[in-house]
Amino acid sequence: MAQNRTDSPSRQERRKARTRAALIKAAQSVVAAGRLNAPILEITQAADVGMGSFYNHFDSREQLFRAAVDDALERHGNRFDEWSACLDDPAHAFAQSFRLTGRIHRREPALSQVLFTFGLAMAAVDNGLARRASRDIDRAVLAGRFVVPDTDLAMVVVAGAVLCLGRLLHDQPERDHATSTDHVAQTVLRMLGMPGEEASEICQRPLPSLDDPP
Amino acid sequence: MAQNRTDSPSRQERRKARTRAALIKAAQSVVAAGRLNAPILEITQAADVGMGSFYNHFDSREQLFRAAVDDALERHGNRFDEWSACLDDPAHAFAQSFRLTGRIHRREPALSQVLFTFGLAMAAVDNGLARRASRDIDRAVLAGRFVVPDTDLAMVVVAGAVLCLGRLLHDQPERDHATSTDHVAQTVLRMLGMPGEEASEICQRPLPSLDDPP
DNA sequence: ATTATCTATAGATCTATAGATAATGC
DNA sequence: ATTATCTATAGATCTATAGATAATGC
Repeated sequence: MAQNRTDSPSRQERRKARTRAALIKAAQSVVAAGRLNAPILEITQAADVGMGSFYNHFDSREQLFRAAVDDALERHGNRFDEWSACLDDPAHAFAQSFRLTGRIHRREPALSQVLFTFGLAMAAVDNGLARRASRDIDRAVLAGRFVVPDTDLAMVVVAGAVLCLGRLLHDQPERDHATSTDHVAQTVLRMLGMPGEEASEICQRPLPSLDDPP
Repeated sequence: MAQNRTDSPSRQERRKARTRAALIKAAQSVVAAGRLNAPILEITQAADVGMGSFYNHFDSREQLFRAAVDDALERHGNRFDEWSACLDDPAHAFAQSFRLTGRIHRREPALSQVLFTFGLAMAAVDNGLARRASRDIDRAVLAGRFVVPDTDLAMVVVAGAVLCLGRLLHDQPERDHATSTDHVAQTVLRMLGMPGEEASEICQRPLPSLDDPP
């Protein structure tokens, strides 16, 4: 009857969290495979979890998928933040995250697939990736690096470019993804009010390796 | 046994075409309503067509949906073409179509919904709308109005902007859609290499009314 | 004693087709 | 005679839950 007196989660809570995480991870694979109609049983089997457990955590497949996509975006937004933590210039941080996102389309096709399966949900500013991009833009405006009259409208083009670039790289596997991404990044920076030469230079700076833990 | 000797479709062919068109129209409503899992029976009932007829025309719901989306995009691409038929400047034609697309998100929510339900499929250049946009860009480059090193990469940003703008207008119904659309259009024109002042001017020109048949 | 998980399944739902009917062609 | 459509349904599939089992808390 008495509650756990410590703040740390109990063994039972940890077990519950593990089941939930397994479901989310399995759902990410399923979404990445484009199997949006996969039976719940298939997902729970992939998660190595009993069918009944699903309903302990989610009411519907749709709800699970949303949680799975949010988790993926949050996780990767976080990764970008760590990579740019040491950068003073918010414009540089923005450009670096944009360029890394383009490279991830090739490097991690599963995440890429999740992105554009639920693509336009991402265009809303209430997900981990778009929220961080908005934040970087606002910071760069404050620092006098960008000139943007309306952040939401700028995000329209930024998010659109991220999504459609992913689509293009997917459709044209022979295309050089680094060059293409940097080209689009440069275009986007100019659109955000940065002079062309500076945009070009900032998109040629070395990037952290995707292999290194940030 | 003998084939119909005239080129005009026979009564039978016309009947078949009517059934197909009814299915496509019903599918567009269903897609617009976001009911991507709607049972086939529901679609055939909306089309006022027997369940069995569905299989005379399509193998699966997915196939019907694709045909429905293609039809919607082709139909509207065509509408834009007629509107800009009398314009000499391809840059003006491009800008006008872009601005009208933004207005259509408000004016015809069903089409808008179709667009971003199948949004990223649209980013591929093999649909009626994107194909026309590419064509206009190429023409404007030839006419010396745009400066675009890579049409496909430019289309990445254009298509992304169209989609995500639709999303934004949907999420923020209080936002003025004409002003927002024209602002994004201007940004896109600058990105396509047009000087800022000219881009601004071209986005202030009067538009044909959506009510007039083009 | 309580909570989370598991297994097994009733009942709902849907797809795809068989066979009947109606329209067209000649 | 041929082709398209319709109605009705067998069989496949899936969801959501009931009831049993296992793990944790005290």
